[in-house]
Amino acid sequence: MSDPQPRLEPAQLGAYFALMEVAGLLRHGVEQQLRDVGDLSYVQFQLLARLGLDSPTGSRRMTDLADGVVYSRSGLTYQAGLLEQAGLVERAPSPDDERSVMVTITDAGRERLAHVLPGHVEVLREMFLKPLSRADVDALAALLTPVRDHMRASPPRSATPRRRKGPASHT
Amino acid sequence: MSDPQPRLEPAQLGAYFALMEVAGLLRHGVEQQLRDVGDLSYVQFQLLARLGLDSPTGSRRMTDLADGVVYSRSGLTYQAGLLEQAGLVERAPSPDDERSVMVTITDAGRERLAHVLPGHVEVLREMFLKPLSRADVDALAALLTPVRDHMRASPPRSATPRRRKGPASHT
DNA sequence: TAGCACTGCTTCGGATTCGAAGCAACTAGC
DNA sequence: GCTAGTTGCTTCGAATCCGAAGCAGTGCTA
Repeated sequence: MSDPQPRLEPAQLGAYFALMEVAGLLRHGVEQQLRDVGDLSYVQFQLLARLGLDSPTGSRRMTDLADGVVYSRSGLTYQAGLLEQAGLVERAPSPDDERSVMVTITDAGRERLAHVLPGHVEVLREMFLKPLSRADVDALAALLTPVRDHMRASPPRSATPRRRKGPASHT
Repeated sequence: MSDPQPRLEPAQLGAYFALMEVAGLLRHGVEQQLRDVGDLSYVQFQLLARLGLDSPTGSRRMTDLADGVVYSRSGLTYQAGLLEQAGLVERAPSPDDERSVMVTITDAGRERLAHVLPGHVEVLREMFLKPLSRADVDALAALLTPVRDHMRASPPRSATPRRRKGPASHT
């Protein structure tokens, strides 16, 4: 109707494809290194990193973690369970909200994190940062950060609008 | 030994995290749209797009597809099987190399692709391109393309160095 | 206080993913 | 032509992931 031209500029497509491919390959490479050195999946590493590096107390609510990492809530429960089994984090109900669960990184978790971090950074440098100058990296961060913020704002992915109790309108 | 400082600049970390999060969220959003409108997964869409838009003949070898898309070979076999079941692609042994399999998009595949493409572009615009000016997009593409090329070159992800027949050196 | 909607997390079933192993075809050396 | 090594794809089992449904705690209203 109003958009008879769904076509994209070549540069737009190029940016899109390059972005997705770079992220995919990078994730793949990082995942392999993490698996080899620290027996961690990429998600597990991200969770540990968020707890150990990003949070002053080393604790976070599950939902906040799910927002930071991209994955679904159930996936987060699964991975947090694995991390807890491995003794790298602990889970305890929040004192404020009894239903919230606070995840806290343990000493063993911090050790594991410190153990894999150098290699992680190494892979990052080798795969991702090598072809970029310092100015390039700055520019990249400056370009992507607003996009991330925009995405975070519009669809509240972790707050999936719960289906109403009332009968659906069809089917 | 030679790298006592595995630390990264904040901008480097920022670029890394922003990249991964943007890619993850974008993929998530796109996936949802594709599922709703065209009953396609993101991988399936990528495969169709590569066949229908990127290849003049509409055909590709499996390995070439695996390289373009990031996934593993076995995953590709699985998805190609699904696409074939749905009648969107056809598989046939290559006349040149009997072991190669040429995947060809069917008319139904092209239709499906055309059906989901406008919405796909719409999501792209809304989530990804909206906060970026035309110059930004150009810059982004210019920054990411060399990185992609670099990644493609260094670790031949699809050509996993096959384990030698000879007994391994340890364990 | 009772009732009701909402939020936070987990459980469950099914789909997707990967790596390793296996099979078939090609290539090189003899 | 024959044997060994390599490459292309598939099969297999296990791990991971997601969405829907379920359970429990919280807050609001009367």
